[in-house]
Amino acid sequence: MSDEEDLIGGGDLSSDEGSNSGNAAASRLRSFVERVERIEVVQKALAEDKKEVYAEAKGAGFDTKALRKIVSERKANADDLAEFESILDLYRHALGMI
Amino acid sequence: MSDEEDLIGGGDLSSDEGSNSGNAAASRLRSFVERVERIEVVQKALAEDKKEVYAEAKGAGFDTKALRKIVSERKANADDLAEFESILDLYRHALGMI
Amino acid sequence: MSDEEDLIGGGDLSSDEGSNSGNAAASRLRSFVERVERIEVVQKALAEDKKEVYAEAKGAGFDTKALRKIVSERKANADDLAEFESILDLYRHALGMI
Amino acid sequence: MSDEEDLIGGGDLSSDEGSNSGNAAASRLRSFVERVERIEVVQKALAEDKKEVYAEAKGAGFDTKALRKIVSERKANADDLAEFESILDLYRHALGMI
DNA sequence: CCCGGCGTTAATGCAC
DNA sequence: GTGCATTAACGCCGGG
Repeated sequence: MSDEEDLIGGGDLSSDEGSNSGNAAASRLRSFVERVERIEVVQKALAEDKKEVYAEAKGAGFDTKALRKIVSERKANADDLAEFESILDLYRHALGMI
Repeated sequence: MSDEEDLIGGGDLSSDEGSNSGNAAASRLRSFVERVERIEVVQKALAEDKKEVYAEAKGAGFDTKALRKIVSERKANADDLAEFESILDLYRHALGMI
Repeated sequence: MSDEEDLIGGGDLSSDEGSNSGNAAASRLRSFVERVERIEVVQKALAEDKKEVYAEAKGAGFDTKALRKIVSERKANADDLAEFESILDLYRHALGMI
Repeated sequence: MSDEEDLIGGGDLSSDEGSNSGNAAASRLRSFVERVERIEVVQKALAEDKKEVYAEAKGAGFDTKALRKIVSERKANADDLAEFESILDLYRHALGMI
């Protein structure tokens, strides 16, 4: 079993097991983990931005619950439009007509 | 700290740590776990029943995807009716009108 | 709108209600849909029961998150769990986490 | 229906469009909603990026479930994790699982 | 300041 | 084996 396969099969693995630069699989693993973590940093920042917008709206006297509802309904409407074209066929299928 | 509190605070606990019948907290823990598990047995059975209904419908020539869509829409319609009365007020709130 | 007509929330499902086959299909469809819905009523009740058990356990001082993990561990196959843990250790080593 | 009119999918939001205050409120509302939606567009893109990273890792032979757990472990506070594990062990002992 | 409710998101199981 | 539908977990938010 190669080093590459070790990460899956359960063999021993470390980032610096006496070798000079660690093995390739560990390096790739680290790369994947760090890419995910970098994305999550940005996600966290965006979540805070959104919270800030809602807080600002609340400060301006709007009902945040209602605001959230509107946003979600606009999203739902967009989704509905995208799928509306297939609904009639779907119902015909439901009746075994096609 | 009593045995009762041990389950929370991190003290040592076992179902028969030398005593004759185990302690009360362990007994209650077991009770909760088993109640959950009994419920989950029934849930699993119901999920299989539902699968069976869909399989039967499919055998009768119906499109199961369409069928599921219909069921979910009926559910959504029921929910919509339940919440529809509050939507207008919600929007008025959104506009800061009330 | 009567119950008969309220199959999908508006209008008749069958587009050719004068024919026998169309009505028969609609009738069978209705039967399947209602069977599913009856099952889902019970499923909903069971979900609430489970929530109630966890709430009760919480009221008794147990950590519900830990409780849920315990339940899931009892479900999981011991061998699978051990294998998964070995993969985790492998990754942790590769990242220098241990 | 123009973009201007399509605030919530049908009809004007403002019930008194002749007044200044109603229009102003609707305008501010629109602004908040659009700011939120712009953020959500980016959030959606980031979620897809993350999925892509995991898919790529899976393609490279890594166990994505383990990968996700690693990421979450790196996020979690070590002390909290240890405390939670001790609670788990407590419960496991109480149930005779270990 | 804690609590329960809710909305979102990840995980599991299923059908194809 | 891949995509999807359901289900459970998580974190945020508003109220008491």
